[in-house]
Amino acid sequence: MKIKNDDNLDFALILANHGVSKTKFRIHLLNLFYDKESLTVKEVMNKFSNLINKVTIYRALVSFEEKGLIHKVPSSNNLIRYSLCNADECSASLHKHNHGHFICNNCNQTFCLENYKSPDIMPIDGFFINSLNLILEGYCKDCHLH
Amino acid sequence: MKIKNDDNLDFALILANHGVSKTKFRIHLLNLFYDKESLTVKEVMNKFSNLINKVTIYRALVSFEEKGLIHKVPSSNNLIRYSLCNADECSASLHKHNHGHFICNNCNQTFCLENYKSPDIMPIDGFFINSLNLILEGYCKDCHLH
DNA sequence: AAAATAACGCAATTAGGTTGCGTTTAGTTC
DNA sequence: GAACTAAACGCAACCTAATTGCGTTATTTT
Ligand SMILES: [Mn+2]
Ligand SMILES: [Mn+2]
Ligand SMILES: [Zn+2]
Ligand SMILES: [Zn+2]
Repeated sequence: MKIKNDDNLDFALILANHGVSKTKFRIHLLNLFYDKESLTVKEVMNKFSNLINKVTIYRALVSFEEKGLIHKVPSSNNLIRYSLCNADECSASLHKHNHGHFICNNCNQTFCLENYKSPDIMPIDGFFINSLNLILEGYCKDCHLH
Repeated sequence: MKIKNDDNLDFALILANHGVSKTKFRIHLLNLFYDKESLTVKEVMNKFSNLINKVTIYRALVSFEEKGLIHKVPSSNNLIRYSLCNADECSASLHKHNHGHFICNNCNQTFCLENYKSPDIMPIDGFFINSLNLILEGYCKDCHLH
């Protein structure tokens, strides 16, 4: 279940609580993550009509990640993709969602699959687990036919 | 359970059965996939001591993928990574493993996690599912302590 | 064996991501 | 609220994985 931004959230406060500078851009960027299941740099650029420098976007995303606001989502499409951390299941160093995600091979959109349940994290000796992701890929409704 | 190449497999025959040209390089490349859980282009290049042109490797991997011999493994490290298709669970258009895979964020090695079970594939209406992957990321035994 | 088809290697190109540095903005101290 | 410090920003240049074009070589088909 994703928190939507129409819950009247104070994004500046959330940034402050995570030790992230609350610039206009970063407040707006955090807002975007509450609207979209996941975002790539390209998608963020488009949302800002290419007015924000890509380097600024890259650095903001790294900063958000370091401060535990977002995490990477693995994919086969060779693009860095980020998703909002889930307060229930993500900690600063261990990220997971209890459900799977579907990534479209054509339009790159992501969809939550609430009825695909992720297994619980079990320690593996010697290994340090950072994240668990259940990833389905294919074609979404829009891209299904051609 | 992974088939090992010491089972005396005829790689040329496997290629032929999948409609892939059996060049010396491609026979050797297929052999590699029976040894290693997954491979990137860089890893393949190293295995061949950089004697094979990278374009040749890229095209061979695409060809193997199109013919249903290998499939991509999603990851967060922005590298195209391929793994041998599993005769039991992979078809030409639908790829999965019954177990999870661990990818090291440092050395990029992949490990099978036999006791992490993937959920079964359930159709989602409107969506065309190509693959299901359970991906764990973090640091492996070698890279755990910096 | 000859013809047709596909793989190969090289060079050039594309595209996602990164780095350095001077400037601007935000956070802090007085 | 002005002065100071630290971080974010934008630009240009750079890095590297991946792709494309094309002439050559190897494989497959007849
Ligand atoms: Mn997270
Ligand atoms: Mn497969
Ligand atoms: Zn789509
Ligand atoms: Zn490692």
